Amino acid sequence: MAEFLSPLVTIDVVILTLREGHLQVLLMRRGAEPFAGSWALPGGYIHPEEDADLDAAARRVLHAKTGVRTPFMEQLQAFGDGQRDPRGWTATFAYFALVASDAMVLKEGANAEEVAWWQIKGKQVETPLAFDHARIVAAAVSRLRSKVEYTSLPAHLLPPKFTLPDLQKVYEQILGRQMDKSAFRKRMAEAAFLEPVTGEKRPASNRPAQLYRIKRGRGTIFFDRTI
Amino acid sequence: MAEFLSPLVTIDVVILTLREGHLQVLLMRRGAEPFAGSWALPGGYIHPEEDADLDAAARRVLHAKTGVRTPFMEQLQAFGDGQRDPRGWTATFAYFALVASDAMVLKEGANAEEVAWWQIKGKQVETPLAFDHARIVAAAVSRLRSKVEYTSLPAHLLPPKFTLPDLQKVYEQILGRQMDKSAFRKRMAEAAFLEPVTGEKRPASNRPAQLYRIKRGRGTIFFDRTI
DNA sequence: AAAATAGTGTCTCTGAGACATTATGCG
DNA sequence: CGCATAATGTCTCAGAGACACTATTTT
Repeated sequence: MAEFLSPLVTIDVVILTLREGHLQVLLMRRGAEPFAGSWALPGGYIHPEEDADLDAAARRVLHAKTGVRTPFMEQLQAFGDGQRDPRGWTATFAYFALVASDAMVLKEGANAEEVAWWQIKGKQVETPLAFDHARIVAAAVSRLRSKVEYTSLPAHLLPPKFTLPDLQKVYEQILGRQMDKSAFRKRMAEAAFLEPVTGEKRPASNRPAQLYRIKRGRGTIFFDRTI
Repeated sequence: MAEFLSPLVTIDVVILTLREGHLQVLLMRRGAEPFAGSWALPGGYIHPEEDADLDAAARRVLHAKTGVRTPFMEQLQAFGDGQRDPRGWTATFAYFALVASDAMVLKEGANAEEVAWWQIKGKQVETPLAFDHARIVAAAVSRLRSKVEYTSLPAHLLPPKFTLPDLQKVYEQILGRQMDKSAFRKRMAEAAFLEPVTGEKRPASNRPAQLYRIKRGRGTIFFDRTI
């Protein structure tokens, strides 16, 4: 078999959060060519010495940009072709992360010129993105919307402790429709991925809601039925 | 940012079929080091001149090994780390294909020493595989089993024209449980991804079943509920 | 007509969704 | 006590599954 030059490969991470009731994605302004000055997904090269595997490389990128270490992250999809980068045939391992927006207030303020949250409108952001990053963002949003229907994934958009009404609002915001409280709570109860944080309640001028957290060791839960 | 050597990347395809009532995977015996003599997934390098994108590269690999051009294929997952290949940090774009076993009788006979179907037991094959290919096969089988529960995917394991009883048998074989005929047919009808091939019936010594084919332009259909 | 399998109809009972009611905190 | 929201209970109706029945071909 003939030898072929291996294409240049990178890691890119679509970091999504919910801020002010809207889905937002973390973007960085590029300093170097190609696409200098354009907004792009945080990403970089694999560091073979440092990164045990692809997931570790993505975690390193996430931590470098957000300071967050253990949010929800999974491989989204690989994208590779001869057009996405003017330098030639390249490929990227795209990852998909969900973070609680208040978990990273500091980082954002520190470098506001270069890193920013952009609101998702539909499946896009209202600025042209470098490379094929618009397509990658769209794929991530599709994945989120689809998985929200039948998984516990939105819990990762909230801080470690949250109430069931909080969680329901997240589902409603992402799906864009109201849900029945009773049915929602039944579904969460039978999915059994939450545990009450006893003794702690959220202060309010009305009946306070029970706080919950995700049970340790629980990955994303798949519901039997759509939510 | 420092420059890093891009890791070596390859394409590997998990080609699954149903033969003699068992799920089987196409493997090749490696001629070259590393792992010379071991069984491995069909795969290869990206050919930047030839392959428009990753999917095209995977399709080229599939066609080269099976002679089949348009089966079901989708990206499975990327795998990359410093251990899977003794030569160093490498990554592979793993694809996942389903073919009708009778669509490729010729190819198999032509080179029986080097290419063979191996039966899947559990999620494995009963021989050690090169690289981390055992893990990739397991991931493909998991994906198939999970998607079978709520998609039209098993239809791609059958020849272009097939009957509903045929299709039900495929679901039953993969899931390992019997299904109710009436419920199954209702589900297929409402999913609306099949169309009858009028005038053609399968000969038998009893009432012949209606032949169907997958409607053109239909990708994989996701059912509202699990099957 | 018998055999064998394809294909459809019916009945029941679960469980999801809509809605109502009760609970619990604060002022 | 009134208000606001949390949390739970109740009722109804659709639909999934179990099973029975009818249809269509060959021998």
